[in-house]
Amino acid sequence: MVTSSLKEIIWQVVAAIPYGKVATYGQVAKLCGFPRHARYVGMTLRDLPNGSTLPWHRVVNAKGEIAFPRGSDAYTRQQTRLRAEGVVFKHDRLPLDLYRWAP
DNA sequence: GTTGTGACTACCA
DNA sequence: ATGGTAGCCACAA
Repeated sequence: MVTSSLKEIIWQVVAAIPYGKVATYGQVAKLCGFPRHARYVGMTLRDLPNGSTLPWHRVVNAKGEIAFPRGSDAYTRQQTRLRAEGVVFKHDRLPLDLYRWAP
């Protein structure tokens, strides 16, 4: 069976993001082979079950910020998870160096 | 089939 | 730098 849905590919790519690094939605989509599907990446992560082991928190938007509204629950949760991995926020933003991981 | 939506991005004033 | 707008495309109703 070769049901390879976009969801599954996205899951794999997100799962491949190294500890302590991050990727943008657009980059994840591109790595999947679908450069214009940044939004679908977000949709897919949103549908994740609660206890998923997928490191969804390592995915941020193109500005290097968390995609949720600042101060929201989801925002805080993601930021906490990232900090736990040693990721440092500067002015609510992530340094671009973190995006440079070899696929 | 059409319409509205979104954890996005690029472009422009 | 900051805010608004248009483009994007899979999905749900």
